[in-house]
Amino acid sequence: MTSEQTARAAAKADRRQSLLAAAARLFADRGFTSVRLEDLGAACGVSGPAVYRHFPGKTAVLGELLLQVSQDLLDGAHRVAGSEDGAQAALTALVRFQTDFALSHRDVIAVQGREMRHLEPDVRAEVVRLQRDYIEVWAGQLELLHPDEDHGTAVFRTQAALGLVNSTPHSVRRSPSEQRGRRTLLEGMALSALLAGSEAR
Amino acid sequence: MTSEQTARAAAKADRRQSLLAAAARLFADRGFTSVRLEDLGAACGVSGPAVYRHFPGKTAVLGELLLQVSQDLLDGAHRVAGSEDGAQAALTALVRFQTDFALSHRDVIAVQGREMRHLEPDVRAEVVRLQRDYIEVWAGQLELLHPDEDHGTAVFRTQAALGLVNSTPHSVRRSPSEQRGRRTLLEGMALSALLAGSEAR
DNA sequence: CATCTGAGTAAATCGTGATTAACTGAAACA
DNA sequence: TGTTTCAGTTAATCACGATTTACTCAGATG
Repeated sequence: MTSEQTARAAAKADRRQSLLAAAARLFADRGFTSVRLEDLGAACGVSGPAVYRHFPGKTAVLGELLLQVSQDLLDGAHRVAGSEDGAQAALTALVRFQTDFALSHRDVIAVQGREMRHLEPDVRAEVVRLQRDYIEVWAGQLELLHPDEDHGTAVFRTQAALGLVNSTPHSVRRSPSEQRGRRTLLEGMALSALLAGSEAR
Repeated sequence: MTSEQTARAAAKADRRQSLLAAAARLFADRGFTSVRLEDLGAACGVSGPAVYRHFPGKTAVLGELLLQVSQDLLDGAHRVAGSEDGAQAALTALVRFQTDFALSHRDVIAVQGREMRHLEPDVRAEVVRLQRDYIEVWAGQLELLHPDEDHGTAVFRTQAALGLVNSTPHSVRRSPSEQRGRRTLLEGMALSALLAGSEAR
């Protein structure tokens, strides 16, 4: 009942996901405004106005996309940070988490960093809130490592570190073996930046 | 002759600069496609099609803007790196330079990171070339500090560090006194990331 | 002073692309 | 099986915004 409730409903769910996936790639490659609703449909075998059967409009597609990433990231951060003890360990895990995410979801990360302005105000507000909370998870741990610095500074450090990690979508693709090396290096750089100027470790 | 050659020519030059400055701010705030040529004109007291008296079109404005930043950055990097001796000192100077630039030209940095795709192919190619060369200046110094790493890795490190430094335009504005602290912290983080994993220093 | 030049302007063009309307056919349902 | 429902389709709408066109007019130019 839950697994096949109407072949039709299942097909619809698939198409919806398909559309979101295509949107991520297209928006990342050409930019939100340059992607026509027709392009999006075409990428999924259907053409044009069919998208309206799944979303109220182009902006809503972007909204769903960004709400989903933001929520996934926040959930992941809570999970990851919660399962480690010690600020240093937590931060290391957070860095690893963000790095994995950025490397495996280049498109969405790129879109998140560039197309926020096209969201409807209320959706944007929600996405911003989720991002803020995500940053707070990092900042909370950072404050434990930098007792002398204030909250704003911890947030600032986090934003900078995220900027570093998220810069990879811009980089050229590489072979999976090289990816591994890059991932490690990236984590090292991010952690190094987060701890810079602290006498810890 | 060079300083006042026709009040008219001077006025034109002023307007041109005025347009470029307005474009930087507008493109950064609303995004290239969301800015109407009329908005751009309005921002300079003239309205609409007047822009065509200074640029062949909207895209050309963006082109000029990005070519100019890219060139300024490259020139600055050569100058700065050339006046220091020792890779460590050169990198420190490069970091300081990029940080100052990013903090004082938030708009352009944001535009450079987001609107490249709207450039005409030939202009984009040129901008990409300039950016590549800019990165090479950094990478060249990095290779001296990380003799065990290859060129690609040095480039990767540079891109990550630039991502970190350039993340500031996203951050909230602060009072000038706080700016100073942020600037220092940012430089420390960037340098720390660039040197991460190296035994140097 | 008589022209000429070029920045500006307002009033058309012209394309493009998001929505919407009117239908169609297959799947879900009573 | 007869009726709904609804994903999709194609053919209109409808706005909006980049260029163009046709004129102005004040500042060079001779």
